[in-house]
Amino acid sequence: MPIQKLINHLNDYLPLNEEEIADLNKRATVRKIKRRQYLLAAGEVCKFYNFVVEGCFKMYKIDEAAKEHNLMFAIENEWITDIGSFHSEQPSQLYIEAVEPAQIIQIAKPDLLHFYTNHLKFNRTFRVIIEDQFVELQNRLLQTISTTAEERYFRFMKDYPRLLNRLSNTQIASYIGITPEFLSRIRSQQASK
Amino acid sequence: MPIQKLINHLNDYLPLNEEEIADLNKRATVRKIKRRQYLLAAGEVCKFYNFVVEGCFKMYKIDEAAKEHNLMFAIENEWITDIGSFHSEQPSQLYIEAVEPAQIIQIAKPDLLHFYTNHLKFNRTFRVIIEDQFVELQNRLLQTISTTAEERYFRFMKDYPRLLNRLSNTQIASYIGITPEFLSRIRSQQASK
DNA sequence: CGCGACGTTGATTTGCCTCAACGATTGTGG
DNA sequence: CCACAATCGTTGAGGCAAATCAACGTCGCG
Repeated sequence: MPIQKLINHLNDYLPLNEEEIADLNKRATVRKIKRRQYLLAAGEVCKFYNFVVEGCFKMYKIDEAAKEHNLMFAIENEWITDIGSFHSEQPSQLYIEAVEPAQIIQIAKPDLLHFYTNHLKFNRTFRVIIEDQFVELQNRLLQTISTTAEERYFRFMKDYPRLLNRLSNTQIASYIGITPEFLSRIRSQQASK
Repeated sequence: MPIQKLINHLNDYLPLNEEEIADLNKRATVRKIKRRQYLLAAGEVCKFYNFVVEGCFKMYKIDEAAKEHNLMFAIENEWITDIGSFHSEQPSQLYIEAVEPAQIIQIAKPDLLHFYTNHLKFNRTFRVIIEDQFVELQNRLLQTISTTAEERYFRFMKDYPRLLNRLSNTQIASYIGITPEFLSRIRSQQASK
């Protein structure tokens, strides 16, 4: 049962009671997503918090030169949402796209607000979840402004081994902020050692 | 009264009641900080949430080549803390330093946990505060991996005009991820138009 | 007043990008 | 299930944005 994965995930932070679980069952929607299907496209308002039950997603921007810039990936038991657009209700500049066939659970904004207001516990859980994401993002920014492409690639392999075989090199290159060609050069040069 | 600035700040999110205000008075510490004084140095564990009442701070890393990389600035009514070190209680790799003489309010970890546990409202307020910071950071990362130095400088001037006259160009250069020399070139070239 | 940080400018170097071409994979529609 | 198209990874040549190193004038602070 997919929703059980979400309940387990939330229980890891603060155990839910009967009522909260019942409410979650009522207000969370399970969806199947095909490879290359979008959860969000630039220009739309992001209306859901998305919890990945199975599969892999990327969130990215497309710039004026039609280049893709990956902001994050999300796999099983992770959340992926354009929080800025979700809260401001302004059009997003981002895409969220399935890299693999996937299953997700969506919580719409009115429902999430319901949880925040009526079950204060959710504030604490989601505060902790976003704090962790914040720290990760901060480390990544630090890395991006202070290290070379080669080092960022090594760190990516070290920090996210579980992603390596699920993503193309092009997607990884976009995530660490370089071109696929240059990543290829880093790899071939590294292999020759 | 400095603590009133903190109360006003929190009231902007969710109004506090008498008891919460009393608790805050008991558990928040006001400190005066000199220019160039540290709130945190690399190697230490970050033990406080710091709220800026007056003045300006920077948080940065120093790399192996002894170069400074600015992660963020904080001025009046903003928070500055190494959240990663604060929560993990592991040594930080960051410095937090006063750019101007300042006054701050510190909340130690046991006290913050007290608020989170006994006044659930605080979870909601701090969730929102960090969500906003998260969005800002995400936009900055996106910019960093997708635009030129010149554009980042323009955006910095546009987004943070209130910081421009309070920071040296060297500090701004470090924030947008370029050398002071190159920022100087951008500026002189721009002036010649 | 003197020292150290800051901003500027020049010359040179380099990390990474661009464009182009080609073979190898992948996935998809008939 | 195969064939063809589309995407992906690799390599080469050339170019550019930004870094490095060095020198020098200026300013603000102690």
